[in-house]
Amino acid sequence: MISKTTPIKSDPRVRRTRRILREALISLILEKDFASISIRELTDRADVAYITFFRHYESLDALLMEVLEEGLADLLVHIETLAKQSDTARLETEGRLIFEYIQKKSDLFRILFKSQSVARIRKTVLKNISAIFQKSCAPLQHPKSPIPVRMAGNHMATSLLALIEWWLENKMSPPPVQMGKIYKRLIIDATVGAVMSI
Amino acid sequence: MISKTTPIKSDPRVRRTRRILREALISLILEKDFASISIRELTDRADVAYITFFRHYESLDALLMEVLEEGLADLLVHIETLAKQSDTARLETEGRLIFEYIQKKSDLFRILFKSQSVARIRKTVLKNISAIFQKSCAPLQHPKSPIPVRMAGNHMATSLLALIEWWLENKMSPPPVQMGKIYKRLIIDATVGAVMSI
DNA sequence: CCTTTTTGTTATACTGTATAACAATTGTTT
DNA sequence: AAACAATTGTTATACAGTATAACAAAAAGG
Repeated sequence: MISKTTPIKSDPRVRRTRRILREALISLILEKDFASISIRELTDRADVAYITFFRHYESLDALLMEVLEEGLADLLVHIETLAKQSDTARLETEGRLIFEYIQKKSDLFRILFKSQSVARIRKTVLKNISAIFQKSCAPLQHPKSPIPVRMAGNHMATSLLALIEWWLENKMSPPPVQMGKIYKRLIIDATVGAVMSI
Repeated sequence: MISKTTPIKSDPRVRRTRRILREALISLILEKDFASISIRELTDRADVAYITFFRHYESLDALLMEVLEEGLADLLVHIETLAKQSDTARLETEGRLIFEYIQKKSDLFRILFKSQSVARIRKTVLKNISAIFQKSCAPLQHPKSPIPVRMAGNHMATSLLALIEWWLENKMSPPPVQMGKIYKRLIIDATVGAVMSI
Protein backbone atom coordinates (compact mmCIF):
# COMPACT_ATOMS: atom_id res chain seq x y z
CA MET A 1 0.00 0.00 0.00
CA ILE A 2 1.10 3.54 -0.76
CA SER A 3 1.30 6.12 1.98
CA LYS A 4 -1.52 8.56 1.43
CA THR A 5 0.11 11.24 3.51
CA THR A 6 3.49 11.27 1.77
CA PRO A 7 3.08 12.80 -1.66
CA ILE A 8 6.80 12.75 -2.39
CA LYS A 9 7.66 9.35 -3.83
CA SER A 10 10.60 8.41 -5.97
CA ASP A 11 8.62 5.97 -8.13
CA PRO A 12 7.87 7.72 -11.43
CA ARG A 13 4.60 5.77 -11.79
CA VAL A 14 3.30 7.23 -8.54
CA ARG A 15 4.33 10.77 -9.41
CA ARG A 16 2.77 10.38 -12.83
CA THR A 17 -0.53 9.06 -11.50
CA ARG A 18 -0.83 11.77 -8.85
CA ARG A 19 -0.01 14.48 -11.36
CA ILE A 20 -2.56 13.15 -13.83
CA LEU A 21 -5.22 13.06 -11.11
CA ARG A 22 -4.44 16.63 -10.06
CA GLU A 23 -4.63 17.87 -13.63
CA ALA A 24 -7.87 15.99 -14.24
CA LEU A 25 -9.46 17.56 -11.17
CA ILE A 26 -8.42 21.05 -12.21
CA SER A 27 -9.84 20.59 -15.70
CA LEU A 28 -13.10 19.22 -14.27
CA ILE A 29 -13.47 21.89 -11.59
CA LEU A 30 -13.13 24.67 -14.14
CA GLU A 31 -16.01 23.09 -16.09
CA LYS A 32 -18.47 22.27 -13.33
CA ASP A 33 -19.09 22.55 -9.62
CA PHE A 34 -16.77 20.57 -7.37
CA ALA A 35 -19.64 19.06 -5.38
CA SER A 36 -21.04 17.39 -8.51
CA ILE A 37 -17.77 15.69 -9.46
CA SER A 38 -17.60 11.97 -8.72
CA ILE A 39 -14.50 9.84 -8.34
CA ARG A 40 -15.58 7.74 -11.31
CA GLU A 41 -15.83 10.89 -13.41
CA LEU A 42 -12.36 11.95 -12.31
CA THR A 43 -10.69 8.62 -13.04
CA ASP A 44 -12.41 8.45 -16.43
CA ARG A 45 -11.08 11.90 -17.29
CA ALA A 46 -7.62 10.97 -16.02
CA ASP A 47 -7.78 7.65 -17.91
CA VAL A 48 -6.87 5.78 -14.77
CA ALA A 49 -8.51 2.80 -13.04
CA TYR A 50 -11.20 3.69 -10.50
CA ILE A 51 -9.47 1.96 -7.62
CA THR A 52 -6.21 3.76 -8.35
CA PHE A 53 -7.69 6.94 -6.90
CA PHE A 54 -8.11 5.30 -3.50
CA ARG A 55 -4.54 4.10 -3.62
CA HIS A 56 -3.39 7.72 -3.47
CA TYR A 57 -6.07 9.89 -1.85
CA GLU A 58 -8.58 9.42 0.92
CA SER A 59 -11.21 11.62 -0.72
CA LEU A 60 -11.77 14.21 -3.42
CA ASP A 61 -11.42 16.80 -0.69
CA ALA A 62 -7.91 15.58 0.07
CA LEU A 63 -6.94 15.80 -3.58
CA LEU A 64 -8.36 19.32 -3.86
CA MET A 65 -6.44 20.29 -0.75
CA GLU A 66 -3.19 19.12 -2.34
CA VAL A 67 -3.94 21.04 -5.52
CA LEU A 68 -4.65 24.29 -3.67
CA GLU A 69 -1.87 24.07 -1.12
CA GLU A 70 0.61 23.42 -3.89
CA GLY A 71 -0.19 26.71 -5.57
CA LEU A 72 -1.29 28.98 -2.76
CA ALA A 73 1.82 28.66 -0.61
CA ASP A 74 3.77 31.48 -2.18
CA LEU A 75 0.87 33.92 -2.12
CA LEU A 76 1.58 34.16 1.59
CA VAL A 77 5.21 35.06 0.87
CA HIS A 78 4.07 37.92 -1.36
CA ILE A 79 1.69 39.22 1.28
CA GLU A 80 4.29 38.91 4.01
CA THR A 81 6.88 41.03 2.21
CA LEU A 82 4.08 43.46 1.41
CA ALA A 83 2.92 43.77 5.00
CA LYS A 84 6.42 44.74 6.12
CA GLN A 85 6.49 47.77 3.83
CA SER A 86 5.77 51.18 5.26
CA ASP A 87 7.10 53.24 2.36
CA THR A 88 4.17 54.46 0.26
CA ALA A 89 5.75 53.91 -3.14
CA ARG A 90 6.91 50.39 -2.28
CA LEU A 91 3.55 49.52 -0.78
CA GLU A 92 1.85 50.25 -4.07
CA THR A 93 4.44 48.29 -6.01
CA GLU A 94 4.11 45.25 -3.77
CA GLY A 95 0.32 45.53 -4.03
CA ARG A 96 0.68 45.46 -7.80
CA LEU A 97 2.90 42.36 -7.56
CA ILE A 98 0.15 40.52 -5.65
CA PHE A 99 -2.40 41.14 -8.34
CA GLU A 100 0.06 40.26 -11.08
CA TYR A 101 0.73 37.00 -9.30
CA ILE A 102 -2.99 36.29 -9.06
CA GLN A 103 -3.37 37.10 -12.73
CA LYS A 104 -0.70 34.52 -13.51
CA LYS A 105 -2.31 31.82 -11.37
CA SER A 106 -5.91 32.89 -11.90
CA ASP A 107 -7.16 29.34 -12.52
CA LEU A 108 -6.09 28.35 -9.06
CA PHE A 109 -7.70 31.33 -7.38
CA ARG A 110 -10.91 30.82 -9.32
CA ILE A 111 -11.03 27.34 -7.83
CA LEU A 112 -10.40 28.69 -4.34
CA PHE A 113 -13.33 31.06 -4.56
CA LYS A 114 -15.67 29.10 -6.84
CA SER A 115 -15.78 25.74 -5.12
CA GLN A 116 -18.32 25.70 -2.35
CA SER A 117 -16.48 22.89 -0.65
CA VAL A 118 -13.18 24.57 0.06
CA ALA A 119 -14.38 26.74 2.91
CA ARG A 120 -11.97 24.96 5.21
CA ILE A 121 -8.95 25.63 3.01
CA ARG A 122 -10.05 29.20 2.50
CA LYS A 123 -10.26 29.59 6.25
CA THR A 124 -6.70 28.37 6.67
CA VAL A 125 -5.44 30.82 4.08
CA LEU A 126 -7.40 33.54 5.83
CA LYS A 127 -5.93 32.73 9.23
CA ASN A 128 -2.40 32.90 7.82
CA ILE A 129 -2.96 36.23 6.11
CA SER A 130 -4.67 37.59 9.19
CA ALA A 131 -1.68 36.67 11.37
CA ILE A 132 0.66 38.51 9.01
CA PHE A 133 -1.43 41.67 9.12
CA GLN A 134 -1.76 41.50 12.88
CA LYS A 135 2.00 41.59 13.28
CA SER A 136 2.39 44.64 11.08
CA CYS A 137 -0.62 46.35 12.62
CA ALA A 138 0.16 45.96 16.31
CA PRO A 139 2.90 48.65 16.60
CA LEU A 140 0.68 51.26 14.89
CA GLN A 141 -2.28 50.58 17.17
CA HIS A 142 -3.38 53.34 19.54
CA PRO A 143 -3.21 51.93 23.11
CA LYS A 144 -6.79 53.02 23.84
CA SER A 145 -8.24 51.98 20.49
CA PRO A 146 -11.61 50.19 20.73
CA ILE A 147 -10.60 47.92 17.85
CA PRO A 148 -8.70 44.76 18.93
CA VAL A 149 -5.63 43.89 16.87
CA ARG A 150 -7.03 40.47 16.02
CA MET A 151 -10.14 42.12 14.65
CA ALA A 152 -8.12 44.53 12.54
CA GLY A 153 -6.03 41.67 11.14
CA ASN A 154 -9.13 39.71 10.30
CA HIS A 155 -10.67 42.77 8.67
CA MET A 156 -7.66 43.34 6.42
CA ALA A 157 -7.33 39.67 5.50
CA THR A 158 -11.00 39.18 4.61
CA SER A 159 -11.03 42.48 2.75
CA LEU A 160 -8.03 41.43 0.67
CA LEU A 161 -9.56 38.05 -0.21
CA ALA A 162 -12.88 39.72 -1.02
CA LEU A 163 -11.08 42.26 -3.21
CA ILE A 164 -9.29 39.47 -5.06
CA GLU A 165 -12.55 37.57 -5.55
CA TRP A 166 -14.32 40.68 -6.83
CA TRP A 167 -11.43 41.35 -9.20
CA LEU A 168 -11.55 37.84 -10.67
CA GLU A 169 -15.31 38.11 -11.16
CA ASN A 170 -14.79 41.40 -12.99
CA LYS A 171 -12.41 39.95 -15.56
CA MET A 172 -9.33 41.26 -13.74
CA SER A 173 -10.14 44.88 -14.43
CA PRO A 174 -8.87 47.44 -13.43
CA PRO A 175 -5.27 46.29 -14.16
CA PRO A 176 -2.81 45.34 -11.37
CA VAL A 177 -1.16 48.79 -11.28
CA GLN A 178 -4.41 50.43 -10.26
CA MET A 179 -5.41 47.53 -8.00
CA GLY A 180 -2.17 48.06 -6.10
CA LYS A 181 -3.19 51.66 -5.39
CA ILE A 182 -6.75 50.69 -4.47
CA TYR A 183 -5.45 47.98 -2.17
CA LYS A 184 -3.23 50.49 -0.41
CA ARG A 185 -5.97 53.03 0.11
CA LEU A 186 -9.04 50.85 0.74
CA ILE A 187 -7.43 48.23 2.97
CA ILE A 188 -4.12 49.45 4.39
CA ASP A 189 -4.59 53.20 4.84
CA ALA A 190 -8.24 52.91 5.82
CA THR A 191 -7.65 50.25 8.47
CA VAL A 192 -4.49 51.81 9.84
CA GLY A 193 -6.32 55.13 10.08
CA ALA A 194 -9.18 53.52 11.98
CA VAL A 195 -6.81 51.77 14.34
CA MET A 196 -4.44 54.65 15.10
CA SER A 197 -6.98 57.01 16.68
CA ILE A 198 -9.05 56.53 19.83
CA MET B 1 -48.78 15.79 -4.90
CA ILE B 2 -47.87 18.84 -2.87
CA SER B 3 -46.38 21.85 -4.59
CA LYS B 4 -42.76 22.05 -3.52
CA THR B 5 -42.50 25.72 -4.37
CA THR B 6 -45.48 26.95 -2.35
CA PRO B 7 -44.66 26.72 1.34
CA ILE B 8 -47.89 28.44 2.40
CA LYS B 9 -50.60 25.78 2.68
CA SER B 10 -53.78 25.90 4.67
CA ASP B 11 -53.62 22.22 5.61
CA PRO B 12 -52.38 22.02 9.22
CA ARG B 13 -50.71 18.65 8.54
CA VAL B 14 -48.53 20.21 5.85
CA ARG B 15 -47.60 23.21 7.98
CA ARG B 16 -46.80 20.89 10.87
CA THR B 17 -44.62 18.56 8.80
CA ARG B 18 -42.66 21.40 7.23
CA ARG B 19 -42.13 23.09 10.58
CA ILE B 20 -40.96 19.84 12.17
CA LEU B 21 -38.50 19.27 9.33
CA ARG B 22 -37.14 22.80 9.62
CA GLU B 23 -36.67 22.44 13.36
CA ALA B 24 -35.02 19.03 12.97
CA LEU B 25 -32.54 20.43 10.44
CA ILE B 26 -31.64 23.33 12.71
CA SER B 27 -31.05 21.04 15.67
CA LEU B 28 -28.92 18.70 13.53
CA ILE B 29 -26.90 21.46 11.89
CA LEU B 30 -25.95 22.92 15.27
CA GLU B 31 -24.59 19.50 16.25
CA LYS B 32 -22.67 18.46 13.14
CA ASP B 33 -21.64 19.61 9.70
CA PHE B 34 -24.43 20.11 7.18
CA ALA B 35 -22.63 18.06 4.51
CA SER B 36 -22.68 14.96 6.70
CA ILE B 37 -26.43 15.08 7.37
CA SER B 38 -28.50 12.54 5.42
CA ILE B 39 -32.21 12.71 4.67
CA ARG B 40 -32.74 9.51 6.63
CA GLU B 41 -31.05 11.07 9.63
CA LEU B 42 -33.26 14.14 9.33
CA THR B 43 -36.53 12.22 9.06
CA ASP B 44 -35.52 10.01 11.98
CA ARG B 45 -34.86 13.09 14.10
CA ALA B 46 -38.12 14.67 12.96
CA ASP B 47 -39.98 11.39 13.58
CA VAL B 48 -41.44 11.50 10.10
CA ALA B 49 -41.51 8.93 7.30
CA TYR B 50 -38.51 9.01 4.96
CA ILE B 51 -40.60 9.59 1.85
CA THR B 52 -42.41 12.49 3.48
CA PHE B 53 -39.32 14.63 3.06
CA PHE B 54 -39.49 14.31 -0.73
CA ARG B 55 -43.13 15.26 -0.66
CA HIS B 56 -42.14 18.72 0.55
CA TYR B 57 -38.58 19.50 -0.49
CA GLU B 58 -36.42 18.73 -3.49
CA SER B 59 -33.22 18.45 -1.49
CA LEU B 60 -31.63 19.22 1.86
CA ASP B 61 -30.24 22.33 0.21
CA ALA B 62 -33.76 23.54 -0.55
CA LEU B 63 -34.82 23.01 3.05
CA LEU B 64 -31.76 24.84 4.35
CA MET B 65 -32.52 27.68 1.95
CA GLU B 66 -36.02 28.01 3.37
CA VAL B 67 -34.70 28.00 6.94
CA LEU B 68 -32.16 30.75 6.23
CA GLU B 69 -34.34 32.93 4.03
CA GLU B 70 -37.04 32.84 6.66
CA GLY B 71 -34.80 34.39 9.26
CA LEU B 72 -32.38 36.51 7.26
CA ALA B 73 -34.92 38.62 5.46
CA ASP B 74 -35.23 41.34 8.07
CA LEU B 75 -31.48 41.69 8.55
CA LEU B 76 -31.58 43.48 5.21
CA VAL B 77 -34.20 45.87 6.54
CA HIS B 78 -31.94 46.75 9.47
CA ILE B 79 -28.99 47.36 7.18
CA GLU B 80 -31.06 49.42 4.79
CA THR B 81 -32.27 51.87 7.44
CA LEU B 82 -28.70 51.98 8.71
CA ALA B 83 -27.19 52.77 5.33
CA LYS B 84 -29.48 55.79 4.93
CA GLN B 85 -28.17 57.43 8.11
CA SER B 86 -25.59 60.14 7.82
CA ASP B 87 -25.89 61.49 11.35
CA THR B 88 -22.99 60.17 13.42
CA ALA B 89 -24.95 59.45 16.59
CA ARG B 90 -27.74 57.64 14.75
CA LEU B 91 -25.24 55.67 12.71
CA GLU B 92 -23.75 54.20 15.86
CA THR B 93 -27.18 53.46 17.30
CA GLU B 94 -28.28 51.67 14.14
CA GLY B 95 -25.00 49.76 14.12
CA ARG B 96 -25.73 48.64 17.65
CA LEU B 97 -29.21 47.51 16.61
CA ILE B 98 -27.71 45.25 13.96
CA PHE B 99 -25.50 43.47 16.44
CA GLU B 100 -28.30 43.19 18.96
CA TYR B 101 -30.44 41.60 16.26
CA ILE B 102 -27.67 39.14 15.43
CA GLN B 103 -27.29 38.33 19.10
CA LYS B 104 -31.00 37.49 19.24
CA LYS B 105 -30.87 35.24 16.17
CA SER B 106 -27.33 33.97 16.66
CA ASP B 107 -28.22 30.33 15.94
CA LEU B 108 -29.33 31.30 12.47
CA PHE B 109 -26.22 33.31 11.75
CA ARG B 110 -24.00 30.55 13.06
CA ILE B 111 -25.60 28.28 10.50
CA LEU B 112 -25.07 30.83 7.74
CA PHE B 113 -21.35 31.02 8.45
CA LYS B 114 -20.68 27.50 9.68
CA SER B 115 -22.20 25.40 6.93
CA GLN B 116 -19.79 24.95 4.09
CA SER B 117 -22.65 24.30 1.71
CA VAL B 118 -24.47 27.60 1.94
CA ALA B 119 -22.02 29.61 -0.13
CA ARG B 120 -24.78 30.30 -2.62
CA ILE B 121 -27.16 31.69 -0.03
CA ARG B 122 -24.39 33.72 1.54
CA LYS B 123 -23.63 35.14 -1.87
CA THR B 124 -27.23 36.23 -2.32
CA VAL B 125 -27.23 37.96 1.06
CA LEU B 126 -23.95 39.61 0.13
CA LYS B 127 -25.28 40.89 -3.18
CA ASN B 128 -28.28 42.44 -1.45
CA ILE B 129 -26.21 44.17 1.22
CA SER B 130 -23.73 45.34 -1.40
CA ALA B 131 -26.52 46.92 -3.44
CA ILE B 132 -27.72 48.83 -0.39
CA PHE B 133 -24.26 50.20 0.35
CA GLN B 134 -23.70 51.14 -3.29
CA LYS B 135 -26.75 53.36 -3.26
CA SER B 136 -25.69 55.21 -0.13
CA CYS B 137 -22.09 55.43 -1.30
CA ALA B 138 -22.59 56.77 -4.82
CA PRO B 139 -23.39 60.41 -3.93
CA LEU B 140 -20.31 60.68 -1.70
CA GLN B 141 -17.95 59.34 -4.35
CA HIS B 142 -15.32 61.69 -5.77
CA PRO B 143 -15.86 61.86 -9.58
CA LYS B 144 -12.21 61.02 -10.26
CA SER B 145 -11.87 58.31 -7.60
CA PRO B 146 -9.98 55.20 -8.76
CA ILE B 147 -12.36 53.05 -6.70
CA PRO B 148 -15.52 51.96 -8.57
CA VAL B 149 -18.79 52.25 -6.60
CA ARG B 150 -19.53 48.56 -7.09
CA MET B 151 -16.17 47.72 -5.57
CA ALA B 152 -16.78 49.97 -2.57
CA GLY B 153 -20.21 48.42 -2.01
CA ASN B 154 -18.74 44.95 -2.18
CA HIS B 155 -15.99 45.95 0.20
CA MET B 156 -18.42 47.26 2.81
CA ALA B 157 -20.76 44.28 2.49
CA THR B 158 -18.04 41.64 2.78
CA SER B 159 -16.44 43.55 5.63
CA LEU B 160 -19.72 43.66 7.54
CA LEU B 161 -20.33 39.93 7.08
CA ALA B 162 -16.74 39.16 8.06
CA LEU B 163 -17.11 41.36 11.14
CA ILE B 164 -20.30 39.54 12.14
CA GLU B 165 -18.63 36.16 11.62
CA TRP B 166 -15.60 37.22 13.67
CA TRP B 167 -17.89 38.48 16.41
CA LEU B 168 -19.82 35.21 16.61
CA GLU B 169 -16.58 33.25 16.75
CA ASN B 170 -15.44 35.46 19.65
CA LYS B 171 -18.48 34.76 21.79
CA MET B 172 -20.17 38.03 20.82
CA SER B 173 -17.63 40.17 22.61
CA PRO B 174 -17.22 43.17 22.65
CA PRO B 175 -20.92 43.98 23.29
CA PRO B 176 -23.23 45.49 20.63
CA VAL B 177 -22.75 49.08 21.85
CA GLN B 178 -19.03 48.95 21.12
CA MET B 179 -19.52 46.91 17.93
CA GLY B 180 -21.75 49.69 16.64
CA LYS B 181 -18.90 52.18 17.09
CA ILE B 182 -16.34 49.83 15.54
CA TYR B 183 -18.64 49.18 12.61
CA LYS B 184 -18.99 52.90 12.02
CA ARG B 185 -15.28 53.58 12.09
CA LEU B 186 -13.81 50.45 10.48
CA ILE B 187 -16.34 50.02 7.70
CA ILE B 188 -18.32 53.21 7.10
CA ASP B 189 -15.87 56.04 7.88
CA ALA B 190 -12.86 54.17 6.50
CA THR B 191 -14.51 53.31 3.20
CA VAL B 192 -16.18 56.68 2.74
CA GLY B 193 -12.84 58.36 3.43
CA ALA B 194 -11.11 56.20 0.83
CA VAL B 195 -13.79 56.88 -1.75
CA MET B 196 -14.14 60.66 -1.27
CA SER B 197 -10.60 61.64 -2.24
CA ILE B 198 -8.82 61.23 -5.58
C1' DC C 1 -70.32 10.53 7.61
C1' DC C 2 -68.20 10.60 3.49
C1' DT C 3 -64.67 12.50 0.37
C1' DT C 4 -60.22 14.37 -0.24
C1' DT C 5 -55.67 14.89 1.06
C1' DT C 6 -51.72 13.75 3.59
C1' DT C 7 -48.88 10.47 5.89
C1' DG C 8 -46.91 5.77 6.76
C1' DT C 9 -45.31 1.08 5.17
C1' DT C 10 -43.00 -1.80 2.14
C1' DA C 11 -40.56 -2.79 -1.95
C1' DT C 12 -37.43 -1.57 -5.53
C1' DA C 13 -34.14 0.77 -8.84
C1' DC C 14 -30.20 3.46 -9.09
C1' DT C 15 -25.83 6.00 -8.15
C1' DG C 16 -21.60 6.51 -5.84
C1' DT C 17 -18.19 4.97 -2.31
C1' DA C 18 -14.97 1.58 -0.78
C1' DT C 19 -12.44 -2.70 -0.68
C1' DA C 20 -10.62 -7.52 -2.06
C1' DA C 21 -8.29 -10.84 -5.07
C1' DC C 22 -5.70 -11.69 -8.82
C1' DA C 23 -3.64 -10.62 -13.45
C1' DA C 24 -0.83 -7.42 -16.19
C1' DT C 25 2.44 -3.96 -16.51
C1' DT C 26 6.22 -1.07 -15.26
C1' DG C 27 10.45 0.14 -12.59
C1' DT C 28 14.60 -1.36 -10.17
C1' DT C 29 18.39 -4.23 -9.07
C1' DT C 30 21.98 -7.47 -9.80
C1' DA D 1 18.99 -9.53 -19.76
C1' DA D 2 16.76 -11.88 -16.03
C1' DA D 3 14.64 -11.69 -11.54
C1' DC D 4 12.36 -9.34 -8.22
C1' DA D 5 9.45 -5.65 -6.28
C1' DA D 6 6.02 -2.30 -6.69
C1' DT D 7 2.28 -0.20 -9.08
C1' DT D 8 -1.66 -0.35 -11.99
C1' DG D 9 -5.73 -2.65 -14.21
C1' DT D 10 -9.73 -5.97 -14.18
C1' DT D 11 -13.50 -7.96 -12.09
C1' DA D 12 -16.52 -8.81 -8.35
C1' DT D 13 -18.85 -7.44 -4.30
C1' DA D 14 -20.70 -5.02 -0.12
C1' DC D 15 -22.74 -0.97 1.39
C1' DA D 16 -24.90 3.68 2.17
C1' DG D 17 -27.84 7.13 0.46
C1' DT D 18 -31.13 9.00 -3.02
C1' DA D 19 -35.47 8.68 -5.27
C1' DT D 20 -39.87 6.75 -6.60
C1' DA D 21 -44.14 3.54 -6.79
C1' DA D 22 -48.18 1.24 -4.86
C1' DC D 23 -51.21 0.63 -1.42
C1' DA D 24 -52.91 0.99 3.49
C1' DA D 25 -53.83 4.09 7.45
C1' DA D 26 -54.87 8.44 9.43
C1' DA D 27 -56.37 13.20 9.51
C1' DA D 28 -58.87 17.34 7.69
C1' DG D 29 -63.03 19.59 5.98
C1' DG D 30 -67.45 19.99 4.17
